[in-house]
Amino acid sequence: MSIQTAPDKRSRILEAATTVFANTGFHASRVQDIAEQAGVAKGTIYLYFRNKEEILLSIFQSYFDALLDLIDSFQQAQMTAEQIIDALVQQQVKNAIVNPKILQLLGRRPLPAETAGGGRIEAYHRHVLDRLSSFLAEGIRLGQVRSFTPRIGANILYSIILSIPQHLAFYPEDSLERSFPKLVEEVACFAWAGVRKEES
Amino acid sequence: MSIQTAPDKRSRILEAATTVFANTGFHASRVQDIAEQAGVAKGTIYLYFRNKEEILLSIFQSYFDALLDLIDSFQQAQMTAEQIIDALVQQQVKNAIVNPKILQLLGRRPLPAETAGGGRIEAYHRHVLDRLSSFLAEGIRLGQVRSFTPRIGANILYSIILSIPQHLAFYPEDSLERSFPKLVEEVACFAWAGVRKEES
Amino acid sequence: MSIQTAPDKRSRILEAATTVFANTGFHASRVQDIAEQAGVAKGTIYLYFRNKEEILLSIFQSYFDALLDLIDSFQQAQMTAEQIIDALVQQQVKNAIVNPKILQLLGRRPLPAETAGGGRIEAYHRHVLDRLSSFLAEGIRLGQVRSFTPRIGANILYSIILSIPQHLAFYPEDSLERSFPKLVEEVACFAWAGVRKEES
Amino acid sequence: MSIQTAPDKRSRILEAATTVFANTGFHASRVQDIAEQAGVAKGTIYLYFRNKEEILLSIFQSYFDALLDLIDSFQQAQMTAEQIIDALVQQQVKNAIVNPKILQLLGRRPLPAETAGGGRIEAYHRHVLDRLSSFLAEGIRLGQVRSFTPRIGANILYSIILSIPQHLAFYPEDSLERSFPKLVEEVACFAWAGVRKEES
DNA sequence: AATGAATGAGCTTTCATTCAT
DNA sequence: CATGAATGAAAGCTCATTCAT
Repeated sequence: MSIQTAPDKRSRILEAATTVFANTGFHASRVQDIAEQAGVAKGTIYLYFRNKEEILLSIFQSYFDALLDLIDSFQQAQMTAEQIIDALVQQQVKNAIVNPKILQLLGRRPLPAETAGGGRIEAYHRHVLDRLSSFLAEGIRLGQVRSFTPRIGANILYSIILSIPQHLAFYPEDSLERSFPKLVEEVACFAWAGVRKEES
Repeated sequence: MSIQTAPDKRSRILEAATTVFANTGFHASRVQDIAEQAGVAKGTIYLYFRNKEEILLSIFQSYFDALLDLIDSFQQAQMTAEQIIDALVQQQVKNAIVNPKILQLLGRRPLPAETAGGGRIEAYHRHVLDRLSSFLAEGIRLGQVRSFTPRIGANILYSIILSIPQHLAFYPEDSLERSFPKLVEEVACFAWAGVRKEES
Repeated sequence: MSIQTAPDKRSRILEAATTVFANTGFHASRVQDIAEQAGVAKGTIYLYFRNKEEILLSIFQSYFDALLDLIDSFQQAQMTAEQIIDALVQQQVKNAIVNPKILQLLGRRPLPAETAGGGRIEAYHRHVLDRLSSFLAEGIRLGQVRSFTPRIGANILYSIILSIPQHLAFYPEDSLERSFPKLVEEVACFAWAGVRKEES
Repeated sequence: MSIQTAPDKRSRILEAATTVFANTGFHASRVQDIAEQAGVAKGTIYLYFRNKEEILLSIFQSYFDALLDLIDSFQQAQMTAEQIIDALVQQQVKNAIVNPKILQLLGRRPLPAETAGGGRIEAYHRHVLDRLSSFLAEGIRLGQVRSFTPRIGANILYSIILSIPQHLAFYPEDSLERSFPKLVEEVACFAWAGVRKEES
């Protein structure tokens, strides 16, 4: 029926949900809205997701899976802490420009009490923080990184990464293509400056 | 009725709402819960607040009013950028330990579209960012601060500040009194390192 | 506001629900119907009952409470088995004429699997059966009643009682006032004949 | 696909539905459940039945057809009222032990208003009652049966029959094989005692 | 004939808000 | 001022039924 590429319905729903959630926020989004955006009936959504929350969790999951894969690739490539920071920032800026909505949605760490998905989102964040902590600890060991508490540094680094989409939402002028390298460079520079070992 | 000091009812409700919101999140909190926590009847709340959202906005307002006052005091005291960062971090860590719940609640920047209060929260964040930008611009002018785009630096700085309560939620062990100075020192050091002008 | 007697709202809802359930059956009755019948808003119902099922259970409860009270009174009055049967039949016919709808509703024993209210209805029936069994056992001991398994006799007796409203639903002509004594007499006679000890 | 005898699909569905309905009750049973139990696809069911209700009606129909056939056989065999009662009770006890679930399902007379199948079930019950009435009237004419209103006696007799599965559900110990003759004997005796003409 | 993905009407229930007392 | 019973809009979710394959 559709001449367009017809990606599987589950993806269509996820895409639609991302748009709707990002535009309206999770709570204000009605399942009906997602259905309309996806061009399917309300009931169809429940063939692919147990409930509204599962849709949100799926979105988070894809994002975090990609992020954790990226981080794993750092490890395999034996990148230095500085390279890692550069790569993370670059990736995040890129994502934030391509998918501003979803990144804004994802950047919000949940309240501990809003145990969305029984704490699954919190668990994802914790994974990322753990990996970042490891990198920093390794960097300290190798003398690339200033000596500080890794988990504190990791949290700050992570916040900086997550703030990028927020920044672009506040200052849309920085989303322009020509601003891209400058933004990446400045953010990465800031982050690295906070981390690196002073050269004596 | 109460022999105790009876702070005006509005404050009681605000305090109660802060507790309830922080424990359960805004959407999952029922007005009835707030009323019970405050020891008033549900209807009474509507004598002091137009609706549930207004309560949240009032909480935000107090927080931001205090924060902006604090920032104003920096200006009056003609503090250097480094001192400002120190003071901000110290204040935030202090608050986060005293009122962990509310700070976590407040630290979440809204989605642009969740026009809570018609964008009033966004406006508050923008105020803070503007002031921080000014400080950084001034610092650049004075040669204390590395030369970068102030609004970018301000956003990063602000994210770092806002991440503190999240950090403490993830790592409760850092909330202990004896961890306090170390946490302040490390965060401030990180932030300042990202900002300061390299000594040639 | 209302000039009529204003029985407490809970009762109004129960009465309305009885009518609606009896007319339409439990499953086909919408809460909205009950609300309309009771002249209250849908939400009001949930101030008095946890959910739709609780309404049904309340109806059952009142009926069974009255029935069990009646049965208790038999015991206190030291009535003979024959008198008890007479009284039960008479009461049931009376009720079935006054409240045909509710009695038809109540006469349906639930499927074991439809554990409405977690088996509370089944428990009520069991109570009644237990009492009837006791009476029969006592009657056997006293030589008034033929010697048979009390629980079997009790079940039959109970079925006869419960069949009365069904009978009147099938044969409305027997609901006429003048038919009343005849119906009572015939049913009681049948039941007693099945129970009594043959005079040798 | 199946090597086993493949009884026609319609029967398979009916059997499955009987199981499912009996286990869960009509309303709580999903068409999907029936399909799974029958090992067919949901859509297939609609090739054989107009809708879910039609399945239930078919089940009732088979039961009543058999019952009415049985009753017809009484007439042809010129059985006395006592023999008829004996036979009915015996058949019902037998059925109730073999198919306890379905009999419990069937034993529930519908609310007049639950016009299941537009009153078709009610019509079946009415058929049975009419036949029983005839037998009793004939028995009265022949002097075997006490003189009473046939339709009243028929209703009571029918209730007794229908109560048997309920009894067995309440007292599973009476379903044991060795209890069988006693149960039949006691129920039939009770019923016959209510009916028979007193010997002067 | 058989399938099962898709549909959407319709249900129960919640809870912010109102207002008569 | 304070109350809390009453309201009813609104939303998530189910499942009987359809129909393209």
